[in-house]
Amino acid sequence: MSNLLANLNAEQLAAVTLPDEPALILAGAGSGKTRVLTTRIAWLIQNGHVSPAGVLAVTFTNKAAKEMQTRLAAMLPINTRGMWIGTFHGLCNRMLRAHFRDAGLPQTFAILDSQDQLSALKRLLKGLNVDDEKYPAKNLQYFINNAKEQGLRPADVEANDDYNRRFVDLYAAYDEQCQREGVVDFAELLLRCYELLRYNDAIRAHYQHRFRHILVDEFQDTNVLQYQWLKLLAGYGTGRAAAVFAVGDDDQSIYAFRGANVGNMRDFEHEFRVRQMIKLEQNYRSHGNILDSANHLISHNARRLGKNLRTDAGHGEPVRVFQGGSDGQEASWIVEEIRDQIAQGMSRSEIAILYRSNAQSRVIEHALFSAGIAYRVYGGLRFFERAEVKHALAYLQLIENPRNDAAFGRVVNFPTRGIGARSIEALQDAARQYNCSLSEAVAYVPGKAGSSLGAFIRLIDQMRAETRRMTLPEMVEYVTNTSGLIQHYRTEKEGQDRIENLQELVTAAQAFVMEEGYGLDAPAAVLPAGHEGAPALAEGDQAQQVLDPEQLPVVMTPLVAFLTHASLEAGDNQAQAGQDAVQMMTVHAAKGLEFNVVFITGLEEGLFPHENSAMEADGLEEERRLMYVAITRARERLYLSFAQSRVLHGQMRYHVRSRFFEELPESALKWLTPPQQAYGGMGGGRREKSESAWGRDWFKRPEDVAYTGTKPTGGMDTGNGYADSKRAAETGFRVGQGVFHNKFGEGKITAIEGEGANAHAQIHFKRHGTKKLALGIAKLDPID
DNA sequence: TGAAGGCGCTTTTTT
DNA sequence: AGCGCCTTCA
Repeated sequence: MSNLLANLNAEQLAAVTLPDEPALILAGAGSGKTRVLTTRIAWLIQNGHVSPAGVLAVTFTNKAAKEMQTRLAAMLPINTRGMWIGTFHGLCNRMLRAHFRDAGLPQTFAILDSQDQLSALKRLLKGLNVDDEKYPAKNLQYFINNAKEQGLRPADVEANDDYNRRFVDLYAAYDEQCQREGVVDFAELLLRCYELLRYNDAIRAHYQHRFRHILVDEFQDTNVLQYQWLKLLAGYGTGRAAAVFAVGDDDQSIYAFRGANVGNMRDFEHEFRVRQMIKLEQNYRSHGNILDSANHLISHNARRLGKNLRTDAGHGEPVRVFQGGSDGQEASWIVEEIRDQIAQGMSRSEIAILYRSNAQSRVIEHALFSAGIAYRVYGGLRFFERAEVKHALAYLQLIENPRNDAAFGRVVNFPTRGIGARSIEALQDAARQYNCSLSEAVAYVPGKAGSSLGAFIRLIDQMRAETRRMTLPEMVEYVTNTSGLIQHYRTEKEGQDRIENLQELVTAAQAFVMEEGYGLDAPAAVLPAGHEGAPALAEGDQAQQVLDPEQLPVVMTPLVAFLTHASLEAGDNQAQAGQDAVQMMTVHAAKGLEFNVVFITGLEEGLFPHENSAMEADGLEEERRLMYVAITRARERLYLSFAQSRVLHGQMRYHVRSRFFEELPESALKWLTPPQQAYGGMGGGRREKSESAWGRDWFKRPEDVAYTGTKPTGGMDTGNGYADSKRAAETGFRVGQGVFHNKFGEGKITAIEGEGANAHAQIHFKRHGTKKLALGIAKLDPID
């Protein structure tokens, strides 16, 4: 810890030691961004610029937050636990817990994850008898979250037609429902916290006074509300603003679809009068050819803040490019290359296969599986999202707060206890009529339904009574048993895994109470008295609390803290951790990771760049950034591949290779297969027999024919890898061909799907964008 | 109550 | 094709 600054390069050093003023750090991929962030915090503290309590550092993922905390702890002999280092949602949660009254929330509010939010909306729509064809819960969810991320309450949303007005009304009704039930969704965490700061002068003043240094990671991914929140917290415009240290990379902004606003970087630079933007351009990850490719590609984007990565490593190996006749061939080739790599001593976990969309993984998985190569697919359900775990948590939530209708609805009849749809309906009617929670409404339901429901209420009450003195792990175990969940899964054929997950939940509870410092003896439902800064929360003057930063962090009961943790941190998606396996994931999921060997697959027009991106403003640029992220994951060896045909959603599709190939430096590439076929010309192919797949005679492998050949009914006997030339013979059109349409003018066929009378072409028209037209119907003339 | 079959959707995803 | 969700039927 003696010399924090040792081994920093000049750019990093400049960033770390900037004066206490707003700063924007443009941190390229692999440029030591996290190191700069953490060293900056350590340096500020060590040199007395700020105390640990005066720092707020915010990131997007729990993983990144944890990483920051760990690294900081390694640099300074301080307790990082109490520091305000966390995710936007985590920090907002913390503030709302501390000021629950001022925020208008119950002390132990529960947090809805996206799934929970969707179910809550479905429940709402059903209750209001809304036509869910016309107003799908999914759309409403999107509408609401979008509004909240813009900082808009129902009253603030402009609706210019009846349809949108209805959405606004439903948004209002949803907020009321949440309020009644004491629950808060993810977007609400941020918006509530923003409003808390905005409308409560004392609290705002307190935090503005307290946080003198605010550090933001992945700034390019912040949304409108997050930026507003930061401005408020930093005291922007007050004349004594905190020093905001924003670190980001506009070239790696790939989350516009979920509200990220790269424009925040520009806005920040201007609004905070950033005096100098520091660029971290020295890359410590990739070899030269890989970096050249990345630089070359991204230079095709307009409106960049501007950055060029450089490396001291040599050119290294060329970037290898492979064209397959089909997705199956592409997969077989990947398997062969991976075999070679493994044979040469490469560890499987250092090999990553990236793709644009999850649907692409299946073919590759099949190939790896048949070849007996261990692999791991990222994505999918994570621990706390699993149904059985959510069920157990719902029981815990009901014990904590019987008014939580979402939890009630989830487990009132699971395991089944004779409470059918009719009973639930009667209960919901009663709840509406008396304007109360489902639990409270049970008293108003007569007859047999009423008595079964009453038994359920008694079950929950009994659980609450009997767990009163239990520790959290004991309570979790008790609940999984007494609820009948374990019993239920014993009789289910796939139940064993689920039982194991429930047992794992007990283990998770044990780990949680230890890590959070409650200890194994702490009663789950009791506020830990004497625990750092505890009791003032339950009663007492909020203002006083505000003035005493030592009373934070907020203390929750172990139970509430655990439930919060489960919502805010969904946990890993069940990794068979430890096993040396090839890593498979989407490009999005790969952001922030690095591997020795990277395959970027499915580089085809329509897939990557994805066809839907053509519909969105700046869609193509975002796809290019995605490609940039993908390329910069590789340290030593990078493979790019595409296939002429692939089965997608059960349909054979034909694609030309991605335009991104045209944006890479020829000098860095090595084509393992002739590069020109997709555009009709055959020239220019530089075969590399020695290592290329070309020499392996792919097209005669029986298992590949199934992939390559079009359906027999189509009468096409491909399987020779030249599917689209065959198509040309049949339909008169081929991918890559220029066409003229009476209405849309000149265009080029970018994909053909379906066959015979059903054949459709995706055509990119110069003046009208991409259209999908039926070849049998549209009046198309071929042009050169 | 639970199994079976039909329907529709299918880019990317953290909290 | 493959999955989740919903309805239907025994």
